[in-house]
Amino acid sequence: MKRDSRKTEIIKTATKLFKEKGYSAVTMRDLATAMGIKAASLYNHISSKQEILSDIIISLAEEFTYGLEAIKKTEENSIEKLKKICHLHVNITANNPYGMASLNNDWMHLEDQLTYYKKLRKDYEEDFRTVIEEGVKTNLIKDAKTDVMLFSMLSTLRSLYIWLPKKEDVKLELFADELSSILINGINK
Amino acid sequence: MKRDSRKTEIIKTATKLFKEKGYSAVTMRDLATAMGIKAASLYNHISSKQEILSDIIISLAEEFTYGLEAIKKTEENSIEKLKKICHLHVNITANNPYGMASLNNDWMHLEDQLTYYKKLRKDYEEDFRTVIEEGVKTNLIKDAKTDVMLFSMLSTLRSLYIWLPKKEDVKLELFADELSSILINGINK
DNA sequence: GTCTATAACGCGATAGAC
DNA sequence: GTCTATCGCGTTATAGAC
Repeated sequence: MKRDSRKTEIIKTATKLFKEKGYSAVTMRDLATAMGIKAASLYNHISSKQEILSDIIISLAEEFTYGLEAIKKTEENSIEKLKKICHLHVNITANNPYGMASLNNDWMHLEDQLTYYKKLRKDYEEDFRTVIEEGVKTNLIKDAKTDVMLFSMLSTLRSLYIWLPKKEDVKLELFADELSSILINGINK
Repeated sequence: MKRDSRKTEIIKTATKLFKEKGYSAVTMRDLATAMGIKAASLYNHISSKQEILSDIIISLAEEFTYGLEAIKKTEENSIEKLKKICHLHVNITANNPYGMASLNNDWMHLEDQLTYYKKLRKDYEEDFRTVIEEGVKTNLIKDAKTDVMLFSMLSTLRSLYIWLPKKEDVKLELFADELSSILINGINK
């Protein structure tokens, strides 16, 4: 915890810069300047720019995977599971909104970990889809195109990082309830 | 039409590359190689890398502005207007899915046109919000948080570029109907 | 742990030959 | 309209002083 504090600080600063300009547009000099040191000094703590990106993205992607795994195991019905998934996204995003920008926009710049990341994402989407399909089978969810429902929910949840930071005073649990209600019940009166 | 063909071709190729790796990660050498010429030769047709980005983003942003302007003028009720907005997004995205990636992810790399782009986007969001607020007033739309409804719909519509190209056989009008139905009525049975 | 200095290379863009 | 050659600068990364 104490040993890593400098590296953690670098990753934290990088996460913020990556969110503003994207991974490719941020130089090691930008990062060093933001830290108040020289670019060369960064390499005493990290091995490459690429390692920073991996750290940010993989840890977040794994958080989603573990979170969904826990929800899958519960005995709740599909609608309740979907509500819990909304809360999962709201909570993870609120804890790391900058990192979510990299997860969404810079994953293609991963190198060593690209295949692993793609597998995590694919598995996540498949598990999400399974929850929806179960809801259709048990007559809780409309028998509409599963694809379209999955796309609509996931797009909204994945965009939270753009929107949540602007609402700093928002009560997270309350907001997640409102959001899941709109995703599930629509806006129609 | 004939005069511009080479420039158009460059922009088309760049749009595809920008979508895959992002504006900053694409070099003029990458673009030249994809065109089968040398980087220096690009400058006979375009004045800078920046100009390419502006062309892609501003033309799309203006398409959305004009489209929404036309919808605002109709006499339809709010729900019908929202359906038309869904169709607008589906149609523009289907015609230029690669360009939509730049619009969503690379707008911050605009220079001269950044302020203009931000104005277009802000106005668009405000007009969208007004349609929802009218629906609340006329009792067609739930009296929930307008913010959350706007965010949810707009996030989904702005993510279409990721999802639409994977469904090439999709009937666009039919898909837009399904999508707007789910956004408006939810997935709950 | 940070510094200076530097290596080795790639970047956007330009000049001028053909 | 495309080329070669080149400019000035930025890039990741390393070596060695303090």
